[in-house]
Amino acid sequence: MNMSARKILVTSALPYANGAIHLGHLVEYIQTDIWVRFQKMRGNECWYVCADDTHGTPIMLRAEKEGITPEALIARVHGEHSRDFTGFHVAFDNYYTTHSDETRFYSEDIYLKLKVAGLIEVRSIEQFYDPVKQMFLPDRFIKGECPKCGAKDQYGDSCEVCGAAYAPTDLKDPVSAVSGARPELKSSDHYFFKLSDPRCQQFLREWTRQGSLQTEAANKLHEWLGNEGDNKLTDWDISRDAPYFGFEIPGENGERNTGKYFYVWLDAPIGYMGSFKNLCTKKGLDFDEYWQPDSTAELYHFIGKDILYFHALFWPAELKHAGYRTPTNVFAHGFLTVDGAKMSKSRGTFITAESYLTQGLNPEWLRYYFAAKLNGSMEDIDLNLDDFVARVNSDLIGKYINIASRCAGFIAKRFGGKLSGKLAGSSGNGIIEEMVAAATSIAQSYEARDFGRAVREIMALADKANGYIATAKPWEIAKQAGKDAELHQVCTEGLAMFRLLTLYLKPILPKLVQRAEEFLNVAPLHWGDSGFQLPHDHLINPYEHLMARIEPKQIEALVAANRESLVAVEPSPQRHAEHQQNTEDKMQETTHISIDDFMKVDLRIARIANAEHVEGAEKLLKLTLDLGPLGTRQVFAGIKSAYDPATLVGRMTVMVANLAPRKMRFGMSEGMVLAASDPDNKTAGLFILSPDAGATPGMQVK
RNA sequence: GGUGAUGUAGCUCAGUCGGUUAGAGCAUCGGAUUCAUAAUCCGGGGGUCGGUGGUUCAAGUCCACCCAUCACCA
Repeated sequence: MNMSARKILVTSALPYANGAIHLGHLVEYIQTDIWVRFQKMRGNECWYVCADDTHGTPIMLRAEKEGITPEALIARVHGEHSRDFTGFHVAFDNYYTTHSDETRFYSEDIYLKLKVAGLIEVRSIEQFYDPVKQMFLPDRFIKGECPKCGAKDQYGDSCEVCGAAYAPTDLKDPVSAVSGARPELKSSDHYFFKLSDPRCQQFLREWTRQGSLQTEAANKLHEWLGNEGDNKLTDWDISRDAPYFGFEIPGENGERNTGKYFYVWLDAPIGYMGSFKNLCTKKGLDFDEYWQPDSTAELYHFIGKDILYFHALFWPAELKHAGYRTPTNVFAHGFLTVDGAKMSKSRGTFITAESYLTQGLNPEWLRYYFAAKLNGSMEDIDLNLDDFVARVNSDLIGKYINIASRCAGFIAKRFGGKLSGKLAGSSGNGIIEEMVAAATSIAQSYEARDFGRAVREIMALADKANGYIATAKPWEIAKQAGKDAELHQVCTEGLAMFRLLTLYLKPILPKLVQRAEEFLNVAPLHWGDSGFQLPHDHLINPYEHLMARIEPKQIEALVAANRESLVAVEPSPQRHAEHQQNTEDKMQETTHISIDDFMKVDLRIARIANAEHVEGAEKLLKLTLDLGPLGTRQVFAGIKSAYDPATLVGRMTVMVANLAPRKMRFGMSEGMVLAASDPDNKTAGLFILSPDAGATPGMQVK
């Protein structure tokens, strides 16, 4: 560790202990891990901590449903999460839990300091209460009819049909999702963190200006903070009533049994401190050096853009007023889409980390692909499955590994595994020098989290290496007598290039690089090694193929596996057998239906009497369907993207006539028009059906 | 609805301060090569830079409006 080494503490957001790690999560952990590995290669003192986020009502209810204690649930999930992260080579220095003494200590500490600072206020609020379950209900656990569009069975915070946001008390006919009982309004004292306090506002304005926040994040914060003089922030409710799985809030004189608990989002970020404190104990590090207000260490939080609010407003404001240092920066990334769309369980693109690994896919393929796509902004990144196969195979196997593969044979066969004695001056047409010089700009890209740029630069260098070998034609030199030295030189230069590319790829591909280091017979590479060359007459090890290509079939199998897992939703080990039994039965039922079932569907020929655009609707057309003797129906059909209404008028088609009418945002829809489409979106478009000539409106289809 | 972002070749993406004929990789086509686990090299084709209007000597880049996609709205 040199004198100028930076001290850096890095975190990734804490995954909730109520679900499996999926590819969307992995964007963040892989991004952070690459950055941390880069910092460590540079010789900086960098610590990477994380933990499971273990508190809250969903954990409590999930455990109850499984018939186990919350502690047992979070212990099991901690094991699953750790396994998945290890499988993807995400190398935390500590992976802890928020349900720990350390996190409890700092939660109470911060809370009490905020209280002393006059930033905690107690207020009575009215909330829905489940009289059967005897607990207050979070918004998500209340269902009812949307107050705006009337859609049934909507959550208490927003409507999935019309997108309206509202309070649970606005719902019509609210029902507790826990017990099914009708919830009652009941008041209770809650504790608020006074974010609206002028001190918080002022501090946050300064904090957002001083750092080098991503521009999108700065825009967002400005949106939330408003202009100077605006007071747009509102206080934050940080308490929940018993029963709750979490830390109890200490009373006036530190007494217990207050019946009030810290809201899970209060202790989650504090879990960063708890995890680091735990690491300090294990490693003998000085916690204060990293967390005191005058700390010269750097603190970075990698997060998804969805939780920017918590990390860029609540968290710095809490830390500041509790007497701790604030984050140096918050790095937000976008969401992952698969083949251009949200991850979908029915399409099989909601891919869990576990399934990826158990299907035998190489985690470094994904690390490389994510790295190639990440650029340090908040933009979403897309995992295009065809592109994934092409890109990884072409870049890693075709370009990078091929360099080692095509040079190693000659070195082994002709020179007993020994490299050439000279590798100085302008080697490889100056390409080696160019590669050495590139260390600076590649490092800048890594530092800025613009891994995509780093990858482009590294692969451009790999192209040059292959071009050099193609020009030098070692296979021709090999056939000429007395040219051994030249052959030796070319292949040695090729491997020297391979070594530099290996070094630059190391943060992204730790496992592959470890094997490459063994092949090259060198000590683990550090960034500074880019300035040195392989020793003269260096002996390398026999080449073994470093990475297999992705077979498109593997991707198909992965998607198929995740599509099937839809039915078996996260079974608990205890009831796994029973669960599978049920799902198989269900599958049988859904595979075949009886003729009676089919006859329940009343399909009719309809003439499209009128078709028009719907003001404000993105996908819908409003159709008036003529069913002859059965009268006319108004139907909203999601075919706007494929059909111009003018071309539909007068057409005959097929509709479901006995579908329960549904109130939509734009009016009642009294049926459904049938259309063919490709569920995988491989072919564009929608195709409505047409009967052969002779069919008349109202005829039954069977 | 409000706010913010995104839209560049078939696919995935670069494009700096407004400045030559808009680039790369992959895919495709033609040629070369056979050291390399079909891996490489050279070359060609492929673009209304989402649309319209504006500012400018000059616009992918700046401005306005529109369209599409995504996110956030505690």
